[in-house]
Amino acid sequence: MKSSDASEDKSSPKAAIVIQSPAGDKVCPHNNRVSCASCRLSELCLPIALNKSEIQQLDDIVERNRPYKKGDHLYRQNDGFKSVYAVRSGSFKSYVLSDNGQGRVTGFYLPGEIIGMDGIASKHYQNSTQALEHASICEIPFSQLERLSHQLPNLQHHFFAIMGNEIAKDQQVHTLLSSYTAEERTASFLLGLSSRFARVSLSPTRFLLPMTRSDIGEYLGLTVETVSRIFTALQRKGLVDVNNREIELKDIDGLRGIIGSNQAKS
Amino acid sequence: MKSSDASEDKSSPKAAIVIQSPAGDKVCPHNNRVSCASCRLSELCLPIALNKSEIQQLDDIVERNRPYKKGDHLYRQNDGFKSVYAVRSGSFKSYVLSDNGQGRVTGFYLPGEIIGMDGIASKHYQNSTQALEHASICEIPFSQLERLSHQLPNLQHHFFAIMGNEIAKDQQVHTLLSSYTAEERTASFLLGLSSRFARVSLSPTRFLLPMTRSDIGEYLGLTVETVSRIFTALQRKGLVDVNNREIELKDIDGLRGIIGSNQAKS
DNA sequence: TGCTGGACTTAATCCAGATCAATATATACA
DNA sequence: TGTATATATTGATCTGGATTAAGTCCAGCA
Repeated sequence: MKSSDASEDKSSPKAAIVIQSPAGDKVCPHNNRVSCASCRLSELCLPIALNKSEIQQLDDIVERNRPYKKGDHLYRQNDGFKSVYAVRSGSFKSYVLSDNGQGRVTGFYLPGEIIGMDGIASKHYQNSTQALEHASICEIPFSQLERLSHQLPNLQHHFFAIMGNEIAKDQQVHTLLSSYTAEERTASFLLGLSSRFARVSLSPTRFLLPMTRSDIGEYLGLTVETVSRIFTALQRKGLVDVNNREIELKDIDGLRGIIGSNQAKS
Repeated sequence: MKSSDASEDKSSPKAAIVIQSPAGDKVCPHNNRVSCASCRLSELCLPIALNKSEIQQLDDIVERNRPYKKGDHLYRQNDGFKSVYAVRSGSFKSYVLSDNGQGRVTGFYLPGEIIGMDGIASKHYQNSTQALEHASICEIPFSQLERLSHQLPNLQHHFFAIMGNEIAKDQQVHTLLSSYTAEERTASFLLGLSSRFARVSLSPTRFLLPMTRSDIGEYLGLTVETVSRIFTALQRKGLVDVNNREIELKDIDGLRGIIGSNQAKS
């Protein structure tokens, strides 16, 4: 609505950019003392489908470290695999580095999502993962998670489901990358973000991108320039409103239509 | 099996194109009575890391159905998820269909590999999967696998590893699709097949492709024409010898070099 | 307060791979 | 066994997005 609120006082409000925290939260979103039982993400994260005492057992193995600053690494490619991580606040990106130093982003992670499962099989993380903004994490040592899963069938079941979900998502991305145009990929990316923000009770139509255009391009297999151009084009079509990192989706169905049009041609 | 029944007017006489069977195997590779304990794929499949009695318990929940003919479906997109499947012989492809009927291949599966994990989370398969040639399968009802995993920590651990491996592989494909050229993708695809054939004791340098050029193109995000042209180009460079479905890799390091060259530019 | 370097945008040109088209070869099937 | 239908190859042309280039707009900070 008021698109000019930033122009009134541009010098002071730094804390205001923490957009991942729904208004009304009593505690700082990066607070590291919140328990699984009281965590507002428990419905998305591992505790779902566990009963009170089971949640307590999970809570006992979770390690809540100090918050991460923008750019801090959770782990680096080839580090020994030790834990999976649940995002509590903020956001992360995973990327692999080719020999020339050019990276390719393999994933973005928002609150309630699980990071690090790519290391389970080989016992080494396959990518590097760093915070895109101030962020906090629940670290779950994997050997303890396995032990607990063995005791709690519900937890085993749920972790199988979490991994299965990751596999299903990755296959969708495969299809996206192998057959969608730049515009379709970008529209799909925005819609995906939108529903992930909605999951954590944030607006599905107005949000701040935690990542750069370059990150998006690397993730979608496009260049920065193309991402930028597509944003402009989508804006001209009246589907979105883009203002630097600030995104407003003005016509969700229109965006869906862009993806659908891929399949519309006889 | 071969003892012919009284009814001979059924059209039955086809079973010769089986290339995946190492010479000297005493039993037909599609034999559906082989137990996990005696299966020559046990070192790749679920039984690995289980002891004798554990393997027996796994064996008890495995269902060995009749072999699949080329084109037969294991399951179709949106079917209710019930089982994961281990390929015993032959090969399969998974694909999703866009509304216009054009498919995109999401994966190929060789002996010892596990199919169907994309359905675990949503309880519905996310793709359709069909045999690329005469093939046989071990069906493992997932609810029983979960129950057994709960009793056997080794099995739980191993299935977590199998799923983690799938996730790691999918992320490599993500990188492949988002940043490799057509030639790099194709070289990488051939090398990948090569090591998967090696895993099942087949030649890593001479093999038959079970899939069409079109399947390969859909998987790699390329057109048939491009795949065909790249094959010709690789042959001209002396890296491979292509004869219809018959492939010989003549210079593995050369092929690796093609992929490496992606990263060589300063 | 002005400097510096990263992030973003826009435009001009180029090229890898798509598309279109024609033909050749293999495989299935009557 | 021959014919129909998938599969594969090859060439000519087109085009979406990369590349190159030249900026603008910031936020961080000495």
